[in-house]
Amino acid sequence: MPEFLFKPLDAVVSHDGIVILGLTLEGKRLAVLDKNYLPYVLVRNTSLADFLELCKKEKLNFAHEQKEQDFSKIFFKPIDFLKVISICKRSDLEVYNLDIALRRRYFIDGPSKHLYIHKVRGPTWPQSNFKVDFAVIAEELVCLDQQSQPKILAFDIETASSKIFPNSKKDPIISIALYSENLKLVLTWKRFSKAPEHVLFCDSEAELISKFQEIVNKTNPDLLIGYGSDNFDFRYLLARAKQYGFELGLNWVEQRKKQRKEVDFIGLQYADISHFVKFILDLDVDRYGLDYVANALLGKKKLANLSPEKINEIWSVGLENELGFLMDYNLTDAQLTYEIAQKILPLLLELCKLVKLSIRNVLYSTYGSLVEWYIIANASIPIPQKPKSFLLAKRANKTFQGGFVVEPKPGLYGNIYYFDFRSLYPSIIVSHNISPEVLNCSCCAAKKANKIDDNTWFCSEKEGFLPSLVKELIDRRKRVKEILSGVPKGSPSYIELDARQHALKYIAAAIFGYLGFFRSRFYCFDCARSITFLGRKYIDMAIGEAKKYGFEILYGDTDGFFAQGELDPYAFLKIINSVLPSPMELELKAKYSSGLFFGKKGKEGGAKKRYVLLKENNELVIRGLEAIRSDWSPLAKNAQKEVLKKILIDRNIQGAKEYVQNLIQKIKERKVSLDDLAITVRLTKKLSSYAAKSPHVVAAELARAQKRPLYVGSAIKYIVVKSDDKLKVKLFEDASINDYDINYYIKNQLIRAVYKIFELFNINLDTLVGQKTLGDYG
DNA sequence: TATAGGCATACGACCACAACTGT
DNA sequence: ACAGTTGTGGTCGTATGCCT
Repeated sequence: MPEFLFKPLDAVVSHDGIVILGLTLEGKRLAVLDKNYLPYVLVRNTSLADFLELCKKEKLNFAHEQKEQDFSKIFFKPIDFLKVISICKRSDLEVYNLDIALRRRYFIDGPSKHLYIHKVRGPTWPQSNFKVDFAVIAEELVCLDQQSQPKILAFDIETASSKIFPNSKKDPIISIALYSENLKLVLTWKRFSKAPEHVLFCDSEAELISKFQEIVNKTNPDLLIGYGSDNFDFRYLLARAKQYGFELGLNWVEQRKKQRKEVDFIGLQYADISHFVKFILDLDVDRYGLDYVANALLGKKKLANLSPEKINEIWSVGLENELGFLMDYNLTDAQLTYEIAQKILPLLLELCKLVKLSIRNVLYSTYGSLVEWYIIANASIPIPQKPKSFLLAKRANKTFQGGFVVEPKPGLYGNIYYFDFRSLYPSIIVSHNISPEVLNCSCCAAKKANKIDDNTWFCSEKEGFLPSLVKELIDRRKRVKEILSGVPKGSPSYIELDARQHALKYIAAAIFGYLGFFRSRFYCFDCARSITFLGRKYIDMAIGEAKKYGFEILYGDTDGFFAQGELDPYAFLKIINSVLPSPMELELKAKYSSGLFFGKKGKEGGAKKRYVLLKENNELVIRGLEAIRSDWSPLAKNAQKEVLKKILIDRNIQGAKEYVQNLIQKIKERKVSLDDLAITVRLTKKLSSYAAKSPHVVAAELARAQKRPLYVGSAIKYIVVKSDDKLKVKLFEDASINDYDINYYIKNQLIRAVYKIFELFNINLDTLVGQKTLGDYG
């Protein structure tokens, strides 16, 4: 009887049961039929009769039934489960554990786990539906306690372009680069001499596309990736293949029933890694292009910045050294994609294990869905259905009060302590037992020991599922960090453990937001409201105690505050921590030698969420100011940083003033670079749904007129140009140094970024620009 | 196919009103 | 004298990206 060691990649529903699609350790494709797995739903006993009636009417047979307290657990064959989902979704019956795709669910309550090696034994399965090397019917299926590192294949394409941007109806694919640990290859179809050794020539574009398909199918990677490939590379590949009358044969089945909008294959695991980079990683980049992200994550750059026009020129002119360069350029992009994937892989794998989703699924997740799947995979509670539209409408307009922010008094301060609560909201969830199913419990109605207000309390007898999950996240993270402290930095196990503690932290921190998220399965308005209420209570208490102790409070926001005073911070912490409920804890996070807080523009009072601190090692910490906002010109941002440095570190106010003076002169003489003047703003919705035509929308319209690709999330880069009245813009690519509006860049960028700083020292910048009052900059 | 709310800031949209223009 | 346009100054709403 055949026996295989394999890693599962995917699961699909067949008539006879769930089929796991996976790869043997030798990289051969394997289909495993699991006849034993039966998915179930939980039906509340009050709904049971109606549910069974519905099943009867639809001729649905369930396999068996188990009683579980208030619920009945009813098992179905996988092939029938799809029908169960569709009929239940239309009814208002209380059915739980229902709308969870079997493809995902099998890896949560089934016998298989992603990333782990499995052993299967059983007779050969004579079937013809799957394009696999082996197929077995599982008699014995075990998940071994052994992981394997996924093999990743990255790809990238280059195209010609007749206009400013390639058109998949006309412009051919020039080349396709493939990059993995064992494969570095560029396919192209125009022969030239002295080609780099990794170039493989094809006879035509059609052959190029088939060759790509052939290599992917022969290589059998655990994961095929691209960067931005959903929006471009794959869309283009599919369109070009269609032009030649064939479809890319990457599925492990003959034909997919319905072609979804996103690129998704059966068997082959494919993902565009740019989603994960955007939504999960907290990167400090102005734009999410490959070059920006590679620079931030790897400290590496693309080989060059070739415009579509330039690529087109190289391809049509066809000089051998230029074509060779183009091939290298293509390969570098695939390589960067591969290396970014390797860089994020440790975190990715840890998240996969925590939420029990495939790598592909995690790569397309947001924080909301990670939390959702973490709860589904780890809490043994009935899983509610996704909220229906009437519920969404009801939730959408409801908001609750958030964190508390202390208004600062503008000025320069020295010797500053920063105290904050460690994981404030998660620790509140645990210490106050915040969980939907124990909200306003009948058992505590009389005593209301854990009371938020007259109508809101949480059970003080029985622990809720949420606190238990969060407690486990906090405890596990604590243990991981303890082990981590004894592991050499940079070693493989350090990287793995560090990724694990980050994954645990991210999930714990996102749980609060998910409770108040209107599309959440576990939405609980009173839970979210109670958490922020308690948060305000505790920060208020901590600030009060700090004042009583003798500190002066400079500023505070949500879970921490800045305090000034020649006092022992640790003695203070001891006092306050002795009265906080476990696991809540106030910590001394940092000490700063000085700090600046600013006034509001055109209004009385201090500006919240905007300040600058100087660490004891002379490093500047800037929060909220223009210098760290991506929608300001580098000119203004750099000037602001420079002025802050001169004032806080060099203590040279006069020097700062002269610096601004010189810069004004340079702007007037057009001796600044165009890059420094570019303003970058993102589109947050479709161009047509904007009510106001702000400058970046006008710029985006210019880009659209040139047929440049625009998406929700695209960063628009523009320059403000001379105009008599209204603000006028040009796309960065179309502007030259003589276009820019000198007045705008002096008054609306440079001066606006720095005058608040000088104002703190009673310095008027009027003389520098020859204006009468500062009011002119308002 | 948004984890939450709080906040500063910029600039367009809009409105009231004065001044101006052409018939 | 009158209707319609243009300019001005203020308020309000829209939009972005930051903070915790």
